[in-house]
Amino acid sequence: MEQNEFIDAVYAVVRLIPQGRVTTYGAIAAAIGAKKSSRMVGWALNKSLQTGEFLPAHRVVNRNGLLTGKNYFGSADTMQKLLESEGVLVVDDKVLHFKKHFWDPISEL
DNA sequence: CGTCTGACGCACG
DNA sequence: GCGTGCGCCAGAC
Repeated sequence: MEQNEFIDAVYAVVRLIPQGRVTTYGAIAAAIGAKKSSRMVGWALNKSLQTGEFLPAHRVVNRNGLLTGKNYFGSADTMQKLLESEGVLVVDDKVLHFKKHFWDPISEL
């Protein structure tokens, strides 16, 4: 099933995100050869919640460093707490010094 | 089967 | 910097 391969690819990349670093949906999409399907990355992560798969999904934000998916975690502040516990400060649902914490799967792999 | 929506991102004005 | 439109594609209705 190709759909499963897409999901596997997303999981693989997300699992490689170092602690204290963040990346974006678009970067992941580009890394797995689906640059235009960044939306599907979010869809895949959402799928991971259902399947009980653990992924550091809190390290994945949109291109602005905005925690767009925070509402999908247990509480509205869970994502932010996880990030801050790793040294990534978040204010107003945005990652501070985003560019500095950004981890590009293409460049780093 | 037609439409709308959405953890996105880019181009345009 | 901001609003709008479009491409992408799976899922809900």
